[in-house]
Amino acid sequence: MATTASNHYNILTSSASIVHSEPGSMQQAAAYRDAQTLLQNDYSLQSNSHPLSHAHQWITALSHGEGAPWSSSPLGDQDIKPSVQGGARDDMHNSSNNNLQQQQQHQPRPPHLVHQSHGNSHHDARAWRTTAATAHIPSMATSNGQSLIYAQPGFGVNGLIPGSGQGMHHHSLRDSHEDHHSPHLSDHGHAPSQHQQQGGHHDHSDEDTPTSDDLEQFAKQFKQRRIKLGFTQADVGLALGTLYGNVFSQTTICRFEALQLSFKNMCKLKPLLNKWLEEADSTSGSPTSLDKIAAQGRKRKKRTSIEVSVKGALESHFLKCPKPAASEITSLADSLQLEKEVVRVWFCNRRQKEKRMTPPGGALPGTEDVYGDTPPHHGVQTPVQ
DNA sequence: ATGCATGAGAA
DNA sequence: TCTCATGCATA
Repeated sequence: MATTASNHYNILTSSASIVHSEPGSMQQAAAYRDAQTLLQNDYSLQSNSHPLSHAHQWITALSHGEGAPWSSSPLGDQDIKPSVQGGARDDMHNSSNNNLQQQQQHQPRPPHLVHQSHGNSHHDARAWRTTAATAHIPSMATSNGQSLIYAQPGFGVNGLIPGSGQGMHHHSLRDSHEDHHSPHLSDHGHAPSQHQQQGGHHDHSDEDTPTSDDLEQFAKQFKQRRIKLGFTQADVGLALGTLYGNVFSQTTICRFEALQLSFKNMCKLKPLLNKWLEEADSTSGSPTSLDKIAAQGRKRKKRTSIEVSVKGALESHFLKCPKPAASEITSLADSLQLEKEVVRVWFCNRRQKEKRMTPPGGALPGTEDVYGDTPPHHGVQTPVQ
């Protein structure tokens, strides 16, 4: 049916034997690739076939062990914790399976970039890059020095950062979804204002909450340098893990460069990427070559391929109702002959996508576009690429 | 580069 | 449950 049958479930059973290369071998992109390849071969086996469309079945047993080193600190100190979940989603390697091609080398994007602004009923984290305004918000730098604060783009003004009063919010990770619907940030004051809370100086690449502008510039520069140095997005992701214990996938690096992450997320990643850049640049090799391999046993459902016609139907429903109730999802799934879970996830992803899709014009201040209010005009996305 | 998926955390 | 951060698997 819908699944792209090719290789059924994959079981990760890799033994530890990967990454390694030499300490501080940032320049040798090849080393990383090598490791990837290795890993990849290792874990891509298929056990049995399951043409069925059962829903949950994947993920059966796994060993939750949280063996990842980085997972040890729940919070309290560092934040960034890329993947600590179930116990084994930390795999790194990925990238091309077989053919492939693009290790990305597109040129920097045109200056227009993505303007984003969105004003949702609840503040989302992305509204940055509003068309033009660049208001400075009073900011609060974290005393941590880590700069995790997330500035609330769009509504930051009211929402403010939780840590301001305390001196340091220990939030880390993705904890605070800026999502807390705080009563105070109702809908009046959030103009499309920007976030930015530094007080005027820019430049600081790390520390302080960067402005969306900073992020944009950084992302662009990062990409160029990365390419010049000869690294792929995957290399960087791996290197980050090797150097700092936080592995990121090619996907994440890609999205970072394309500014397709939330403001908060961008802020979180920037310091890391910046460090990597410095390292790579200075060529100085830091002897930090830990390799974290790991990842064992984890099954992931095969990606369901939704047929175009079905997609169209989903789109239609999405336009009408972006947030269908469970019962509605069920009936929809039924009529489309899809698993409910698939439909549910589809909506979730659709909503997420909507959010990161950069609205061209912009933000309408005062216009709270709640779902349903403003029809999502998909189709116009970031011209990246 | 992106579609579908997973999972932690907040509502 | 949804949101959000992330990423495997894919096109």
